[in-house]
Amino acid sequence: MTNRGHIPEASVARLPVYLRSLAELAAAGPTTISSDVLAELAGVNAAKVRKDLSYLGSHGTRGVGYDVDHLVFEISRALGVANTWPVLVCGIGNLGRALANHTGFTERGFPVVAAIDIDPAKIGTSVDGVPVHGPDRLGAVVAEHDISIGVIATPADAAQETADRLVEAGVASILSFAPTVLAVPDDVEVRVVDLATELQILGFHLQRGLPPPEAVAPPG
Amino acid sequence: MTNRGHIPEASVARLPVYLRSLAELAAAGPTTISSDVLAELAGVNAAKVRKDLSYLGSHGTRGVGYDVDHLVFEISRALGVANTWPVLVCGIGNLGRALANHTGFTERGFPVVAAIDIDPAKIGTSVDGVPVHGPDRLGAVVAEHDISIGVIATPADAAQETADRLVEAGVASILSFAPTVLAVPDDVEVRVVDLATELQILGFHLQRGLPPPEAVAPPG
DNA sequence: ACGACCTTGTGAACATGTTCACGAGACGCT
DNA sequence: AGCGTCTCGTGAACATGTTCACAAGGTCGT
Repeated sequence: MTNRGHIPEASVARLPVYLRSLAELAAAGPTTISSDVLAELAGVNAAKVRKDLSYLGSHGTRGVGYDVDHLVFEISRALGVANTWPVLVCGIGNLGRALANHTGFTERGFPVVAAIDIDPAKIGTSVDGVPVHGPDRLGAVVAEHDISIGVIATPADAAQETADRLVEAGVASILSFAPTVLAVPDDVEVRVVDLATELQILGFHLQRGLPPPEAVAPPG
Repeated sequence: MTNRGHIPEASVARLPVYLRSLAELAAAGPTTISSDVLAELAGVNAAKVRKDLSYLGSHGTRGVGYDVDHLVFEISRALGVANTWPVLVCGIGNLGRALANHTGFTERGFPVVAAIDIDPAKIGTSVDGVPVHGPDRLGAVVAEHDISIGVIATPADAAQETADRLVEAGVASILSFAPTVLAVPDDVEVRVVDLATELQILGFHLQRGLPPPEAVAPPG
């Protein structure tokens, strides 16, 4: 057994993919799965699957493979899927609305329980069942729902201010779609998803002759 | 000078961030910038900035820093920003609409010139000025606009089929928001942005005590 | 012209991540 | 039981990415 309790970032980023693959597989019925097959489903190679799973301390059985149910259990536990993390979406533009509406989040334990916007016309209304509050209520909403994940879907120029408010309210994790670098304290984790940057990376590889390296975003 | 012509993936992923930082800076006026300052703006450390820029063969001047205009020029050229890459959005749900509407893409050389949807009620209409076509016209639209980047914003179960059609039409790069692994030929680059996975990674770090490692998605 | 002071560019150390290759254990058939 | 076959788990080799630390080369004031 290796260094228990520590899972490399790169592996953590793949665990959700394995979990999803196993969930899809469950319908098909097999009770056991080999690293080869799981690798195929997850779009990685078998060695990586085995290494990643070994970090969980999870035991497959040699000559057979991994028990699907047990594996789902182990990965779920590692990821803390049992927990439910309520999410606050800041900025109800097109993207914010898309996020509020997205049912997949709730299914995976990340219900969007409230939203924030500065537009007086939106404050007090509901978007797909998600109540929209004014920025002044951010702290109260976070406290009320015990929110630890904030999503920033505001324009870039409002992103830092929004992040500041989230941090002040005690939010520990931020997922930002704003094309800006956010300054936050060290104990707050920020993940940035910048669509224009993604396109520019594609553009870079297009411009050169292909082929690009094997690349699937986003690593950790 | 190092191995010309090859830029590490990790660096490529940061170049757009530098470019954006420099663009914001341009308004403020300084004609020169040090790796320290740029590092601050881009949210990375100075050594990384210098290494990254050294791959461009770009020459700053010691004791002074980099000429802002020249740097913008060099990075732009490396990224191929001069080119315009028309984008086709597949799936006009909430997310697709948000993408079609997003003005930032056009500004950065990635105009959304057309969209595809299966809903007969949408086909033939325009969404924020972007014409919506039926799936049968995908090939024709790609040819007509000489599209090499396709964005998949369909439900997960339609993603693979959409990808197949894009590939068949000759699209070389795909940005997918569908939570699925896509099978494509080796010469097609796929980048996957999976929002639920991003949240699960945040959830993982929340579940353990913080702090998380310095993490900004998405690496290459 | 000189010296004090900057900041780049880069080799080298280090850290992280990926792949290989194979021993160890488990199953099933004869 | 013994043998062949399968697949995990993992050390070790390799690849990629990050950080350090410092010499080289430039600017500026005097």
